[in-house]
Amino acid sequence: MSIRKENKKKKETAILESALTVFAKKGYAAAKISQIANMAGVGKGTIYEYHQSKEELFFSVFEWYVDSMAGRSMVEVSRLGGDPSDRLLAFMESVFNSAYTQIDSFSVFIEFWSAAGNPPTRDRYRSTLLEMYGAFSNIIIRLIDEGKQTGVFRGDVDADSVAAGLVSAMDGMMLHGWMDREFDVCTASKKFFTVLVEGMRYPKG
Amino acid sequence: MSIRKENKKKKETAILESALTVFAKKGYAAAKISQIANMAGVGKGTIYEYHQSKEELFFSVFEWYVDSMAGRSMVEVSRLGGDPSDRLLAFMESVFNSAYTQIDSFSVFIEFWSAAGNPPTRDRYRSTLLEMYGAFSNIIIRLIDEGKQTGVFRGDVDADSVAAGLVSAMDGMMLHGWMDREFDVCTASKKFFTVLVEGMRYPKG
DNA sequence: TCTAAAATACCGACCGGTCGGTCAAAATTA
DNA sequence: TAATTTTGACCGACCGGTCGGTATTTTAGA
Repeated sequence: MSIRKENKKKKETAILESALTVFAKKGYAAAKISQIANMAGVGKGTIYEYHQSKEELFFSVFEWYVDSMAGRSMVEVSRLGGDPSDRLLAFMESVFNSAYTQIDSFSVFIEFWSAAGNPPTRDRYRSTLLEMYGAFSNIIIRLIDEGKQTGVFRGDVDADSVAAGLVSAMDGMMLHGWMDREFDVCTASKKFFTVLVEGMRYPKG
Repeated sequence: MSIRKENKKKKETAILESALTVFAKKGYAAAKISQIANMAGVGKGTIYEYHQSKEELFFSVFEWYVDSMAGRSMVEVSRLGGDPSDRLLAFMESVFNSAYTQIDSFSVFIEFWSAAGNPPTRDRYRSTLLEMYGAFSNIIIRLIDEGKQTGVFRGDVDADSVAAGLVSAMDGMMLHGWMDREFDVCTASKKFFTVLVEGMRYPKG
């Protein structure tokens, strides 16, 4: 690869990383292009070589971040031992902890949600986000179904609803952990998920 | 009360209501004072008779909305029958449905969260918000404790964690319901909460 | 009760700062 | 030297906040 291409690649990521940081710290509206450029060690004009507009830049950051996050979290699933209930718990814990290590940049998600909920930007963001949530959901559903077949979980459990609830609960707990740093979300969420999984078990007797 | 005072009161609420709507629809940054004034049937300058700045206006909306929401949700608790597990479920359902009727203005919460998480505005918003969450949490904790004493719930359940989880889960589910209107959150959350409560019961046998 | 003056509420044209986006010149590479 | 990339001074749309002036209500004096 030529020197030029190499530099471009480097600047590309430098810009995305800086943009992520600034968007996370200030929020979309208050984030200044000049500050992003500054942090990336690049002139303001250069940003516009790579991205058409602020909105486009933000969208790129969005896709890039969601991709990397999904990639980071998904890996673990297959190599987990134990019965489905153990694996489900292990999965939840691993995803949660993985996300929690990035708690400082969690606030961009608030901006992502906002973009995914409001009409002008909704469509672009929704599909990607729902896809991500769907991926998590599917893993959970598969584990629950497996648990049903193994006889660990009750047959009348609605896997879809529980999965949706778990995914939502993860978001909610991350959010609360972000707002209140003194609150030990990791421990709380682990206990919460344990109770939830317990609730899917066959009543012994 | 004099005509002047009456008019002031009316305009006061008209401004708050319009501000809520506009902040919800556009988000804090994109919301224009002129539009809020317009919608309230008031000149822009009038807004500044009632609120020192845009930020102050937003904070007033915040306090006003959280108060009204807490008031609306809390009433129901005492007059609920059945054993603690039934009452817990009924409480969750009632709070959730009450919140869900206002789903269109839910997006202001995204702005509230943002304000409560980021340093410049954090302190003002945090206490009010944590107070609200704490109030919900306490009700849940009390119900769980009661359930433990009645022998409905296991003694080893960590009420604090479960309560924190439930409150977070509510936020998360509202959020997902807001983002994806096709998703039937009400049903899903009900089923989810049922499983959760089931998980606190003594294993029969 | 009527009137005039004082007090209050309201308004929107205007001001000034801000920031996304542009482009001509500078710098870098080939 | 030519081609390409980078740059940051500059532009102008935009919007929060101000303020002088107007309208309306209240008060006071006769």
